[in-house]
Amino acid sequence: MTEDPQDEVDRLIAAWRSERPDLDVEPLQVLSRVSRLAKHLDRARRASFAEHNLEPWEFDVLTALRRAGRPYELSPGALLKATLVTSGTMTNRIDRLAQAGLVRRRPDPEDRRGVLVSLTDTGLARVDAAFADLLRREHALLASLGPTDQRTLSSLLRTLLAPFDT
Amino acid sequence: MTEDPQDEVDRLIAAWRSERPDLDVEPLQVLSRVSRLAKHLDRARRASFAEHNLEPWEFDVLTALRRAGRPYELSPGALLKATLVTSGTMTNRIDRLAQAGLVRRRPDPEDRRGVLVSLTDTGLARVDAAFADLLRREHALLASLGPTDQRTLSSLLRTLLAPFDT
DNA sequence: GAGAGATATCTCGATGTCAAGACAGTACAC
DNA sequence: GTGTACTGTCTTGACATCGAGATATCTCTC
Repeated sequence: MTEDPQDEVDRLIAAWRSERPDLDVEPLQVLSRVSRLAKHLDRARRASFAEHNLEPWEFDVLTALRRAGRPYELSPGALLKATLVTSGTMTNRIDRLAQAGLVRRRPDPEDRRGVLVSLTDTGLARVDAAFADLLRREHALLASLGPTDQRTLSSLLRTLLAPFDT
Repeated sequence: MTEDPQDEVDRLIAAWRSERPDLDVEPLQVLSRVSRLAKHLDRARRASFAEHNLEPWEFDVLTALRRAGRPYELSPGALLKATLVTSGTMTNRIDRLAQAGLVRRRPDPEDRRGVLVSLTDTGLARVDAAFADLLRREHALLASLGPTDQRTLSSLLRTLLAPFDT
């Protein structure tokens, strides 16, 4: 029942078992690791982006535009959905990206409430370089897992993610 | 090679494959799901804590103290390590938790630079209730996975986490 | 036991985010 | 077509965080 702790989460769980033996803390085995891993990934990404003079939030917006394909143009509303931030945040982000010369804003000709945001040539070059670099680093992070393990892992994660995708 | 997209991440990857066929985007299968799942978990936790009138950052600090066991007392420095925030942030958090009556500060009798932070009775009751509730909800989130799958998942995550634990 | 460097905590200014609401424009039912 | 509800974007104010630096105390070496 009680295994030797092998990582921080094992120690965390052991502490809870000792303090709250009445509770079933098994869910932490998975969920606490997911959260901690995400935190570490955020830091690693921040370091990677910094080499291209990009903040994580800038990368987020630029990749959403990049993935859209030519002409690399989306409405702020579409960017909201892609990045899961609020509209106030997105207005602010677009302002600063435009000021940095990475995106451009123009009125939507089809809807006078609307705006369209597109990548500039500079923005396109920056996001392409940063993304290639990021993938290289993330590939290295996964090196400890074989292809089969990676497939198993992504499949299990997909199952957990499903109820949220609505 | 190209499977039908089953979730948001599959669609994301399909978009990248179409735009950047020159890149190996396989790492996203795992790492993008980890990040997205963590984001959803954060939201779910926020909702759970709200029922106990706690913010996520409050829960973070209170659980660190709770796990320490009687007398539920740690230094700000120890809390830093447990929560991975900066010292300025921790000072601010302790200030507000003390004002809310959930923790108490006292000078460290052994080190005059130091301070010791401990749970009040109110703080202890609040964190215990919130934690039990959180576990109940997280248990439900994992219901779609059998015990074997959960063990597989946590073991794979532990492998990925290992290089970060230093 | 004096001095140099390390450690513990706090202060302060800048920043990115959110929530709520303002406002202009659109869509739809009647 | 008119009114009502909805949508898309932006504004504002509050807030939690970080990073850099200030201050006090401790530790270790000589």
